[in-house]
Amino acid sequence: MEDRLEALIARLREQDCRITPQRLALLEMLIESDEHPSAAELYERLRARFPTTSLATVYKTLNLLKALGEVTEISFSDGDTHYDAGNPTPHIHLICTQCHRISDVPFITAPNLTAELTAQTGYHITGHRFDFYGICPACQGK
Amino acid sequence: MEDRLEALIARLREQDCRITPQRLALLEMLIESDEHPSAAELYERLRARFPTTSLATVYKTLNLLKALGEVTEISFSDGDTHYDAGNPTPHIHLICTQCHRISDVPFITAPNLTAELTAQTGYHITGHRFDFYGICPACQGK
DNA sequence: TTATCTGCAAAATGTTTGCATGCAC
DNA sequence: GTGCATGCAAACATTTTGCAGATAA
Repeated sequence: MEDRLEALIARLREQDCRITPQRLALLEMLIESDEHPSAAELYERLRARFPTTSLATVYKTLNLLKALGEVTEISFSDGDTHYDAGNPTPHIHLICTQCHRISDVPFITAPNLTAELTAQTGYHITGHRFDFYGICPACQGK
Repeated sequence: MEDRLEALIARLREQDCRITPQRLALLEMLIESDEHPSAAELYERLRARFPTTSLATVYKTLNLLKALGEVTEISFSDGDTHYDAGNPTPHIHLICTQCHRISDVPFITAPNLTAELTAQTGYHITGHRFDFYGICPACQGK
């Protein structure tokens, strides 16, 4: 976790990007939160520490990280774009269609679909995304 | 294919929804096209037959179908929302990150991840979505 | 005939851009 | 000191809403 932060900082420096307090806070929030926050949520939290910060700054940093491949967008059927802190271990998203919570689940069966797909379609496959939709335990009671 | 159209029409009627010429055309376009069009693309094509139609009508119909669970949104990292005509056979999306084409691939290995996930997380799983990203054969030469 | 759908225009929402000032390096 | 980042406001793009007239049932 600490390592991930260090790695991100190094990655930014290597691109001649500056580590401002706002960016550092955003990086920490992205890494620590396992809830895949949206830009608006990140902005809300960031504003607790930097009352004058703006949504534009959040978007600019997110776009920067996206361009570096360090963050992934999860555009999610019901509204805003959420961000996945580039959790480097492969995982599945489990999305509650009621409370909109997104959880990560480590891969249970590592499918070697990739090789099969390449053989079958000729695509050069660079990434993938597995999402499951359902009702989380907490929402099932309601 | 014909059956699917019949089924959709029946479904709409059952909800006291009217089958207008515009809707019928939209349904046909959704079912026939395997390219997962966006609202704007659907509007463009619809306008060829109904020059005075509006984007609002397209959105209203898509939202109706979405609410009925007959159409799925694929919000796709680079721009608009695309629509999947609720192709009833399970399939994988293969998305070219260069030309943005989305292809359907039938499930090769039907993973029974669902049961495993339910056992492990307590979620009541209702759906899923597998997307692979890569470069399609046509774009690899460029 | 009646409730729904259409299509226009306006509004709401989410994201991006331009630019002057401020700050990391 | 230099150049990138911030933060404001304005611009943009996409989607939604309201409503009067049209139309499927």
